[in-house]
Amino acid sequence: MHGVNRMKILKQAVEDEVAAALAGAGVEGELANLLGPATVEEHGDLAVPCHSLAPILKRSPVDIAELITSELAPALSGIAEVSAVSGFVNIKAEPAWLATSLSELLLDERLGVSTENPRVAAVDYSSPNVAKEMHVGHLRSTVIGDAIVRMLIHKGHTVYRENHVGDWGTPFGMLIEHLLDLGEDNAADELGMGDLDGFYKQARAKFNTDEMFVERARNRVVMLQGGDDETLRLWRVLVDESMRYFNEVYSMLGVLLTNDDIMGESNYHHLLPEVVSRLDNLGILEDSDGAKVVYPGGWVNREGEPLPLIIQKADGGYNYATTDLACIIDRVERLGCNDLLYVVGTPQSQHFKMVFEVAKQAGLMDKSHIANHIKFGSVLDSDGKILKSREGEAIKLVDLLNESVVRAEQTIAQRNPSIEGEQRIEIAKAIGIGAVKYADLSTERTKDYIFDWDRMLSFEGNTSPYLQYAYARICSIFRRSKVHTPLRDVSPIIIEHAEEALLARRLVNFSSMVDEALYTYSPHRLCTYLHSVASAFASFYENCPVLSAEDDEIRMSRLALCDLTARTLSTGLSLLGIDCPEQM
RNA sequence: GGGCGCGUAGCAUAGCCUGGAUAAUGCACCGGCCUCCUAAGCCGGGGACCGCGGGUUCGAAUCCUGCCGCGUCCGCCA
Repeated sequence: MHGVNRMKILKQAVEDEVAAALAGAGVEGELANLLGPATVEEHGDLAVPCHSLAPILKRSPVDIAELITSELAPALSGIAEVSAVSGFVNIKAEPAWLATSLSELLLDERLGVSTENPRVAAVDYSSPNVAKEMHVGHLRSTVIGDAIVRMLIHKGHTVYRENHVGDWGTPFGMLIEHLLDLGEDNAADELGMGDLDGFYKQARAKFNTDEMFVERARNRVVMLQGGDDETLRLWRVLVDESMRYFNEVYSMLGVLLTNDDIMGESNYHHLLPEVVSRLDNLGILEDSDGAKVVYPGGWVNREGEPLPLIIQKADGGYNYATTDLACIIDRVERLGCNDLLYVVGTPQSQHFKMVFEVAKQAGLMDKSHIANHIKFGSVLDSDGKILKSREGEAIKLVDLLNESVVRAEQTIAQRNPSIEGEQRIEIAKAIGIGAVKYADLSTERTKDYIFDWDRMLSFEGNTSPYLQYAYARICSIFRRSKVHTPLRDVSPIIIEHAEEALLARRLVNFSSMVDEALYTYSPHRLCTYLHSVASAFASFYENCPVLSAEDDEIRMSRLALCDLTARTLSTGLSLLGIDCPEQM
């Protein structure tokens, strides 16, 4: 079945009558729960497959469907047409019902999207490393995490954005020493300019070849962890300059993250001994060659021995599992979170499963807490390999975004030369950045996807430019119409043509598709839906003249359809973090 | 070796959780449509033994199971 035609609104409107009709035929209880979305759009919106009833009622599915249909059809008059086809009862929304539903949506600023009992959620996403370049690997986490945050907020939840920046650990000895070698000012300039790659590589190169440097780096790590003031000050310079640069990327990308959302690894430092003592007090901490570990059970290593989660290394240092447990303590106990969401790549799946398991065993989370690893696949090139630059290095995220904007600008210059200057640049940003984000959001997130400029920037297919184009066309209609939007009270809405009906039945589904996308943390479901709306609108646009409609009533009705479509597209895209320009 | 995930037209993807009717969408391909609201579009057409084999079911792309292929992870990096 095509996932966009779920018609939950219609289901709510008819389910009592359907249950009554089934009861009339002698079907009750679990078995009566057969009403679902139709799989073939031409047959209807909803269907009751009667095949499983045959052995109980001792009649053929065809007979049963006809019996129920004759019962149900009069009851649903004015709401939906009911017909029996080869053992299915098909229910298809009537134009009058669609019209009424659209009138209600038109009055509702939220387009039918309800707010829920508020939960408190921490969303852990983006997580770049200080003094290291952001690359496409960070793109997915940042874009998907941001869309989920926006949907959660829209549904009325309290959301803590948690940017778990890599700002601590042994590499910082090396980085600080390199900072000193360059001179603070020079180094800060280099980092502030966004040349993070160069800085990190120079430091790494020295570390690999210069023994004196290695010694200095080691000492510096000790000083950093010992809380030496001057070392901490230098560390702060690295962090601040990197964050300045990351914020530029976030701004270019149009995500919600700000400095307030930074919760780097260093913030949990004080909780690490606490993690150890809590685990120790529970008696689940064990010694393994001097390291302190927990065996959550259920995992084995290559040799078939139990696989531990390492809490404290033999040298006394901590590693990431400990920090992740400290995060859980912080989010549960300080922030009062119900939901802990981690937008992190699939390769870390086992790590999170183990961490969550240990957190449960240690009582850091109870039944009221839901920890969820929102995993995602890799970005591949056209050969199916991890996307890299020509030189075989990770592609800088800024380069990628800039190229997308440049490509978009070239297309605008070519297609619509009347748009010039600053306006063209602004529109190019919306299209170029939107295309990259949409390409990332529109595929099922757990799968890898293939990065392809031509496809994502195409104005055809399931792309953001196609959706933005539909929106821009509607804006153009309203500019010419001299009618002010948003329209609120339009009556009657007239659903006569097939194209009007198709658009209407898609628009009615917005709220349930938002719910479904959020419930499964799957922004791509919202994308698929929005594309179906834009596609239905394009057919409507070709076949149903708006401004030159036969009469004023139809003209207003069609303007209302346009307005609802525009609001659905712009609200939907904004939930994904994508802008829609009024012209393109 | 073990864990996890993936395999759907030439290509790229939905659909799988929650089993239903002719497997959907886009690109590419073929054929139509601009004195008319943005043709960056629309309409029509061809193209798939849903990796392979078993099982459950009235019914399987969907659930279970075995195999094949690919990816990924498997103790002191994050």
